[in-house]
Amino acid sequence: MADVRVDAPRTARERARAELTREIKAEARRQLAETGADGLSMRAVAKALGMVSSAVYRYYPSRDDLLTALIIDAYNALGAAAEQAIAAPAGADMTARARWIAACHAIRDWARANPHEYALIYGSPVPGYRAPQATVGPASRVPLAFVGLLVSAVASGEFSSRAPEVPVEGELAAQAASLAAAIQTSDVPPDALVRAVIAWTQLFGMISFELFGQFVGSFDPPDAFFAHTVAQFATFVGLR
Amino acid sequence: MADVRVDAPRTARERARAELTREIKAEARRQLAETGADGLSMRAVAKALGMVSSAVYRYYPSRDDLLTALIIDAYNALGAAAEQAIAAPAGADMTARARWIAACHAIRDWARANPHEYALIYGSPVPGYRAPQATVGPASRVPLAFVGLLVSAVASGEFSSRAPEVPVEGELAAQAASLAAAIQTSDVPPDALVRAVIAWTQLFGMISFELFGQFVGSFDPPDAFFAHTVAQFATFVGLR
DNA sequence: TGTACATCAGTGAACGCGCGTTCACTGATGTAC
DNA sequence: TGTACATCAGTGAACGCGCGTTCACTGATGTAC
Repeated sequence: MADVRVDAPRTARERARAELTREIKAEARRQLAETGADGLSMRAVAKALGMVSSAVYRYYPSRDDLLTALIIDAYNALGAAAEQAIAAPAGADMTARARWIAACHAIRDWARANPHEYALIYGSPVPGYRAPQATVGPASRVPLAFVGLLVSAVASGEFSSRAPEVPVEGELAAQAASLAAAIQTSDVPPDALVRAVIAWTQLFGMISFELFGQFVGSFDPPDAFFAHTVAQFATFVGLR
Repeated sequence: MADVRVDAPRTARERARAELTREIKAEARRQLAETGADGLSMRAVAKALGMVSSAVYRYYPSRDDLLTALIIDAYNALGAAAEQAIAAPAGADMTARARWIAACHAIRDWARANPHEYALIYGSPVPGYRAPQATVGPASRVPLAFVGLLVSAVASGEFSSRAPEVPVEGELAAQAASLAAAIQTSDVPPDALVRAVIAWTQLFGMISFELFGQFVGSFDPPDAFFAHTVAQFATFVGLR
């Protein structure tokens, strides 16, 4: 107890525990991908891993805990995809606008590749499940990545203020100001922040419509529509 | 068989059947509202109505049929809410812009009042359920109501074309043209149709974010944000 | 290095639950003559 | 109007399933002396 605890496991037992914890989660993710959140069961996960069902409870004390782990992973995977697109490959001299657009495509691509994980975090809430605080951080990676991009665009002169077509005032202006304060982005004008949130809701609305089948009969497949819209919103938020 | 069949039930048996069919659906809707789509079970519905569980099968041959009926009702209820807002009360001399905005608010209000029904139609698809053709018509009432409003705005001179910030061309232009043909709206320019679809996806994205809890920490409550955004998009689609 | 005790992973059985759906049946309602 | 037969609503029992979670247990791994 006098020692400083290291993250890396040392004893065989600790190693085995870490490994099985990972394997259980991986198997759960596999089942989630196949059958969706309702198809995920502790018993099925145990069976697939050749364990007896009660053994899983040594690793995840309840189904909700396992679900929480999957939700956090999904938010992190999506957040990482967005961040990576925004960071851009080293040496690639991309404009802020191009990186915004790339991030939107990266998010869509991830969602299409992992539809059940996407549904888990952006679809209807799992009945009876209450998201714990631990999901809040990972959930905000995507919006924060976009905000970070805006901040850097302001710094590099790639951002231009737009005359608001509908003024941001009253309660909304107050919320925008306090949001700006909360995420410490005094450089980005409040009404650009509002525009960014609009773009954010549009992006996920569009992706959900695609994945959940609402485009049938209109822009289907929505590739061209998606590309167009994402470019349109890059302009809308103020990226030339 | 020589008679023309009337819709109204005549014999006592037919009357009773129609009534019970309604009651089963109503009870199912009640359970849906309380516990969501997964909480809905044939046995529970039967129990609540004082019947034995197998009796329900005389009215809905499977759980999926019952779900389908609820989905169709939900689309119709939402569609009716939108249409009513767009029609505007008789004598109220509302502009097309005002009616667009009113429809958006009506849709949001319905969604907030019926969150589980909203989730049923706009949330993640129910696992294992495949929506039959019969849902397509009701599902298109909302988008068609918006299109109808645009058509009438063009006719009354309340619509103004906007210079496209990002040009609509190639595959997207082709899809827009064939969509315009399919819904017979040659008066509305294709790129306005694209804008309308953008507004449509944004609207539902925003509502889903509100209901599914994604606004926590930003614009929460999102009333001011919603009102602002809806006005912004009325302008965006070309309604002065 | 060797022994005694404590920790913990995995077992197997069980509890108690609810579900969708089928089926042979009874009794009431409707129809044809 | 009255009788004979056909239709159909509702019953009750059953099939077969999977689920989350608990618990007393065994045997292996780790730790302190």
